[in-house]
Amino acid sequence: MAQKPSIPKGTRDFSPSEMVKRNYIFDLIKDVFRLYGFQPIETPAMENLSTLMGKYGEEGDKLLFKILNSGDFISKVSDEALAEKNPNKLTPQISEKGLRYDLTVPFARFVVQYQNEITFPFKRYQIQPVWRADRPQKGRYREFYQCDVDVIGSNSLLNEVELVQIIDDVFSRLKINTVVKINNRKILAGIAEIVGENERITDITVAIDKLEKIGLEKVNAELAEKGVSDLAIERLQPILALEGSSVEKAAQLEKILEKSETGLKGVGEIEKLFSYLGQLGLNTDIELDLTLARGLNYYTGAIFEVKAKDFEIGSICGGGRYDDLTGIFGLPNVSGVGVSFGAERIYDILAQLNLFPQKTADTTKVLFANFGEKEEAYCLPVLAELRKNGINSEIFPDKAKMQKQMTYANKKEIPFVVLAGESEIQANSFTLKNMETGEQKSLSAGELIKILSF
RNA sequence: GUGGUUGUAGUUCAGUCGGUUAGAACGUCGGAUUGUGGUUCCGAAGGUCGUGGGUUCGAAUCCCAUCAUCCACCCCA
Repeated sequence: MAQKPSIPKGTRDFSPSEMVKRNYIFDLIKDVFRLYGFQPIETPAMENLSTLMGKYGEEGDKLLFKILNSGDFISKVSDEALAEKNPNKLTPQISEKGLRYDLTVPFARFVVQYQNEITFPFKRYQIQPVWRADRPQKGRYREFYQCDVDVIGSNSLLNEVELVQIIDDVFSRLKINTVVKINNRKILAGIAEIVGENERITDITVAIDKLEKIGLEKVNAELAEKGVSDLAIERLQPILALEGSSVEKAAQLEKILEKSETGLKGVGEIEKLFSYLGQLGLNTDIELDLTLARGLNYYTGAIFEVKAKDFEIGSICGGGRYDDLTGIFGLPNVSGVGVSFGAERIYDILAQLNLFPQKTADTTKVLFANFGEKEEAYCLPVLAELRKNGINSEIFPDKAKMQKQMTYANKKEIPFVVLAGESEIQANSFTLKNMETGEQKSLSAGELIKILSF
């Protein structure tokens, strides 16, 4: 036998039955996005490396898939660069394109590029695959889809409110119990300021992000290891120990952060957001979580993360406000906010919890059995008529044994089979068989179409 | 990038102490049944035991390397 074919690490094929389920998720999410006035865009799978590099931190740059230049790319490389074997120097000479790492940065590029054609605020959604050269593991792939919604060109907190409503709407429809965790980068910045470690905001947030997972002691150890002073760690303790409802936490923070202008601004934003959301009667729980940091370093305001309550899989949706993402591309002072739904993890949850709907409109409703040439000709006009009426139908393409044709219908879960052979042609009729009950009826072409239209 | 796990038929897995011709179930195909399926019965096809090297009279089995895989960490959806 020839060598067994395979696909690259961390990628997957999707079978017809998987696609039906995936489309259920995508369609549902799109429906909600449109409901709030968002419009679709698409961008290319590959971007110029200059667009991508440096936007996701050092770690992110390493995880970018880079595309080799075409043609005789190696002869153009200088001998020193080759001899040095330094990837940072060599890579720019042999690769100038990369696969997109997320949808937000390409979106920022899009906005800057078409700024004169776009009407702001610009509300767009985008559902496309992204690629990361990460080691795959559970719930983690090298190619996966993101479903992004962003609104750019508006500072209003109303956008944050709407995004939480969208999250609530999507997961209510999917029947997944979730909790939306909300924090604000300005609060985190304020904390770093109060504690006296302004410079170390990233180290501090990354460390406290792990609080729930590794515990207070290890977080403190990691902070010390990163070079945060003992005094700062000590000052941090009361903040990490904050308890109570989201509103109560915010009130306490107001006091703690009273000397930090940024921090107070963040608290103010949080209070307003929670007050609006409180009036909306959401199905989803929302809570202020000070340990929520989120890795991507372009966030500047609110940050969101959604976790499933009944399933351990990490976050299934996340996002936040970024005040200056387009600045790097030459369009400063444009604020945006958005969230991204992780379709693959949502799929895993729905599959495990058996929450996919049983019936879908995607599959074939009726199969015409094939008895031979004369019978084919007899069936074709009716088949065409059924399709005109929007009924998914097909005819078995070969004159095969009944058993094979029936098995085909079973495997594809086709609920009806039409039998039309010699005797039906004589009687100018069709036999409709219900594959679930086994019941058979003799019908005229008109009756057949009428019955199947339901 | 770091640590570990597992690689045997299309799939899930057996395979004893290293022993001669590597098994099962499911799936596939054919037949019982030339116009009636899901159940049943019979039969068949399907293998470089991940790959390369080593030890041995003899390796799916032991050793080394390599590739792949899954899991955890870093990070993240």
